[in-house]
Amino acid sequence: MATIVDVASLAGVSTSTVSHVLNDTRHVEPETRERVMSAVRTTGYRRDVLARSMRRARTDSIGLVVSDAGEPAFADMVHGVEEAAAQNGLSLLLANSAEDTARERAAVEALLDRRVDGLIIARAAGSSDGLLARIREDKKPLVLLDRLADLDVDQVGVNNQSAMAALVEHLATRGHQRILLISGDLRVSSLRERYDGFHAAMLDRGLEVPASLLCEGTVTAASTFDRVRTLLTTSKDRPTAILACSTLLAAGALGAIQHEGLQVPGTMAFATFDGFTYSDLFEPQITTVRQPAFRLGESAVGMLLRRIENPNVPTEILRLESEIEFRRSTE
Amino acid sequence: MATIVDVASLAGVSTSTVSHVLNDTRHVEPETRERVMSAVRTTGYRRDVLARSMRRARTDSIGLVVSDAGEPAFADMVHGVEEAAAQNGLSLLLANSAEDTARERAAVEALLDRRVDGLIIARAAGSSDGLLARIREDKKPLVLLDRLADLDVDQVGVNNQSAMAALVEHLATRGHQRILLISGDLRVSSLRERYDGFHAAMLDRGLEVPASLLCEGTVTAASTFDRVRTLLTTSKDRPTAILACSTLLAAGALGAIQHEGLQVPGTMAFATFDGFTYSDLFEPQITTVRQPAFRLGESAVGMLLRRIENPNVPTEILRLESEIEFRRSTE
DNA sequence: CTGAAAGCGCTTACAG
DNA sequence: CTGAAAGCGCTTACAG
Repeated sequence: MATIVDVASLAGVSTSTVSHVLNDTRHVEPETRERVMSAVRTTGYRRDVLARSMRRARTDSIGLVVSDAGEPAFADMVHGVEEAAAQNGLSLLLANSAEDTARERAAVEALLDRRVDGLIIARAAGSSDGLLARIREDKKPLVLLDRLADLDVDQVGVNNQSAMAALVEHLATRGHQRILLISGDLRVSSLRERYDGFHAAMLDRGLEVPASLLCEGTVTAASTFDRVRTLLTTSKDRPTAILACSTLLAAGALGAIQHEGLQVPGTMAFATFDGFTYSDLFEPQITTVRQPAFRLGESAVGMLLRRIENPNVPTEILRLESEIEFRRSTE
Repeated sequence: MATIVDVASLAGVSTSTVSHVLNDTRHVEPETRERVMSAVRTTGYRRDVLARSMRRARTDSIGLVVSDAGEPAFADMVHGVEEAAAQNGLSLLLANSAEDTARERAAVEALLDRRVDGLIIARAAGSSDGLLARIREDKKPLVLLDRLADLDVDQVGVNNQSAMAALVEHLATRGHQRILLISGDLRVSSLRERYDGFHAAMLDRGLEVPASLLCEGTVTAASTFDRVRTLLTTSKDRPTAILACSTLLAAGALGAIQHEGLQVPGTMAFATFDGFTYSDLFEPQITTVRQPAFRLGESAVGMLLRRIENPNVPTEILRLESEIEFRRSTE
């Protein structure tokens, strides 16, 4: 492996000059520059990124920690981050916390150790603010993705409240009064926002939300399946509509609905956040709040870059709008 | 940021000793070691991974290049790789070629520049063997994922031929003679294997495969939709079954089937490779060849690690078995 | 059992 | 316009 010293001696110049030619960081006589470039070519020299990063304060890499790499929405966000990073000449270091705060902590430490230029995090359920303090301690640029916080940090997510309001309005207009909300883990801010949005929207319409129409805290499809089945079989005031706040929750709920032999939308209306890919090809056709997940990832990179360029710009909080795909499940 | 020098002077020892304590690489008196560890704690010292990597020949990171981060199967593979990497204390550098050989090339160069300890690649359609030669030139451990090659390189994929044979057998047994194969880009080895497997299986049964029952080379859902529609409306010997070789192709084909008002499985049987997530919750219930994508990713890391540990072990080619989920679409 | 010192491959003031 | 040299923060023979 050729080093800068090999190139310098072959070109008959100093390593300073080679470095300056490569980085275009000071004027070099055209003739000298050509000698250097030709030496680079004949030696097949490639700059050592590690050595370079050690001298500069930059590694040209960013870290991404997602909370659940399995969910389609997160897969799309990762995709968007990767795309935008590549476009900007940044390498992407990917880690998955799997909703485990200890793993999340370890991932963040590993990324900080690698001196990434910045971090993008979709925090795990129950993630503490201490983690963010740790990152701030290192003065590392940070963007919160999808799961936001009431903190002075750059963040990008979607407008969950308004999407939920639109969904409730859609159902209420069609006469649904008893709507079962499957909200998942309320420590997750996006789920909490959907939950709060639901209550606000129901209140607006003077609709009640009895405990028997709330399914909170389940975190797997299987446990959701069980809980929904129980709710459907025991409650005497059965809901006329079910609303799931994530793909996973929707999967559990749909399973329960089918198991109980209910028809969507015949005997039960149904809608979900995030939902399933290519769902317009399948029955039941499910009304879905679709996040712009790919763009969320892209935007996170943009915000991070802006913060890296200038650490002192004011904090930005970006809320993209989700689109609601209305389908037959709520007709 | 504290350095090893700070720790050494605080503990009253040499940097050698600090290094040896940290790496547990030579005996140090318990009392000395304790002084060092306490100095580490009070300074908040963290070893600089970059400087360390520069001295050692390892970065404890691996690179992954996937050809289509959008497909669910690849998302699962990424997930599996990430999981296994984390388990082994490796950081993951992720890049997406988006089926573009120029981007793939750039991604590989970027990863090599970062001195990853090894590479895992699901090659883009039309990727040249020159790329692999380039990696070999750097003596960089390499594992081919999903899309294999007839080369002396470690690789892990699935057994496409036998899965296809089982699928054809399943259909033939049910009386299907005219089966439309939607094979996609045949430069992709996994798709080529499915294509070849189809022809072999049909030949085995003495079934013909006229050109009117082959849909090759489409690479988007939209173009597949168009081609399949044309085939369905123009051919007088309409197929009784359609077989798609990837999720994307299945999406296009299903759209065409619905557009033509055909019933699955009533007027048209249907099966696909890879398929859709949670598809057992939806109609039509589609017979699907399901790759163990997550395990594929995990295995790739295992093979890479083995190669990194010992560059001279013989080449290994691993074929995992796919499972076929038989459903009503082929009844 | 431990330390002084070279060296990994760069970048960047400093000097001319 | 260019070079000699220090230094980034480690690891690792070499020496005692």
